Amino acid sequence: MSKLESTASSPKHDVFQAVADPTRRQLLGLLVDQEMPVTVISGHFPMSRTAVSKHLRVLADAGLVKERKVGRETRYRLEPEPLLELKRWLAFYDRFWDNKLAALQRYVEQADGNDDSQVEAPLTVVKREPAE
Amino acid sequence: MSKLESTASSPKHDVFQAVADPTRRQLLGLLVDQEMPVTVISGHFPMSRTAVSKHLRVLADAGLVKERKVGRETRYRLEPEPLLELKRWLAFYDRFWDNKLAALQRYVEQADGNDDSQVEAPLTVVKREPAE
DNA sequence: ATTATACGAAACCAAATGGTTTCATGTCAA
DNA sequence: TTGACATGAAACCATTTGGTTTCGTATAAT
Repeated sequence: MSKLESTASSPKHDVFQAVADPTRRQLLGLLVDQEMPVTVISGHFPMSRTAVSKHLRVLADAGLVKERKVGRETRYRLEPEPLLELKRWLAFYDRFWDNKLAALQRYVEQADGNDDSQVEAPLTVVKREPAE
Repeated sequence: MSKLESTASSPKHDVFQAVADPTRRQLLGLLVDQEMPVTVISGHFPMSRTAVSKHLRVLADAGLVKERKVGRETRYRLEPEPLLELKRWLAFYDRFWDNKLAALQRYVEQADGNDDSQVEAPLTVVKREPAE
């Protein structure tokens, strides 16, 4: 149970970088509900199909979407797993938020439907190095 | 209590983009423990002081660090608050992880000291649009 | 068989990014 | 005051990025 590294593909593209672009974040949001062929996807964006296609490739390289050929179309679907890396990285900074911010954080999490309202925990300041 | 927007500065630079660069992530990691002047900071990196300085500016523009002049030096310190935006964005995808991944997620969170081990929740698939 | 659709690859382009070196300025020390 | 230190601004450069248009190819439809 020690293998916690790269549970999915080889991340040719960085997750942090993949997610840095607003268009690509919207793409992930779109693909949350269902898989979609490229043309349908690109219909939601004010740029060419080819441009969207390239964004999809970046996301695929980061392991954030998977493609599947169906007839003449290529359907993409969300693959949220690599987001864990982001989540883990963020988790490191949890203990450096002051109480005011911790409160805001709880508010946010609750507002998003995550019912872990008793997060508080010990809050002992553990000296540790961040992942990267 | 409705104003949940931009609790800090005007984000001239995007948090997602600020955090996309590995050097800048390392910078945040460095500044976690204490505030530091530029020269000391840049001593930890294989690039010129000026380059580090520019990275610090990007972080500052995103509100992730704050600077403070002390004599002839400028000290930088971490300002983790804008990371909440990232956290909030990520939280949206929590409910789209399958059970296997949810388990891994719990493992990660626990390993990082966040004791919210009973996250499971209803897992009812709520149709909702992501933040961006 | 022919035509239309779905898509990626390629070539191209402008702008942003990440880095450099040089210079000017403010502050501390002798 | 003179010199060293700390720093940001500026100009510059190569590479990456985000977009375009054009073309080729595979599949579906008529």
